[in-house]
Amino acid sequence: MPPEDGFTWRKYGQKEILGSKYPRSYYRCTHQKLYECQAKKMVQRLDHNANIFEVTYRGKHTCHMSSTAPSSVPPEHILVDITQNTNTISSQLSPSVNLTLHPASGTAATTSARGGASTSRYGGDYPVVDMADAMFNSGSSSGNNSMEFLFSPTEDKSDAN
DNA sequence: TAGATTTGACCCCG
DNA sequence: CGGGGTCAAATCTA
Repeated sequence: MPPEDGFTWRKYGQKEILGSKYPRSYYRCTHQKLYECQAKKMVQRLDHNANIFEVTYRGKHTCHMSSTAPSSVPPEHILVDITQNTNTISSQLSPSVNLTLHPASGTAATTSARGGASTSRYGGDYPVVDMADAMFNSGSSSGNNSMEFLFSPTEDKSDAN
């Protein structure tokens, strides 16, 4: 079970993903379930590192809304290393995601009645609060960032062709 | 009892 | 058609 991020989430689904040995869990804001706060959270355990949780925040929070100016897109991709006592949060901002931002042009129009409310996949602004601060005890005390072993692609940088 | 969680079925997108 | 994501009904716990 991944650490708390400062908000309440209600698990609404769990499916096994191909390519991963562990199922993915889907969470939604415990509040405004089907009203406005369509903030969602996706937790997937790495297959080669069961001690790390890949937390992906989707949508936008419409409940609390603190500071944090919607200037830049906050880290929605987070890696939580539960190997240590302190949670190592590594903001893995995927460049692809940044470009995948769908323009929430006013009339987002719902594509289907099932999809629910409007709003495309990703919103324009991210009124997210300092989740890192909301974390349990953000590994700030000890600078143990041994996340070097995180994401170790099978690419051997020995020689280059 | 109510809210949350679980598991499966259904639906949508690629 | 398949994978991925969501919802809904049943069940459990507080």
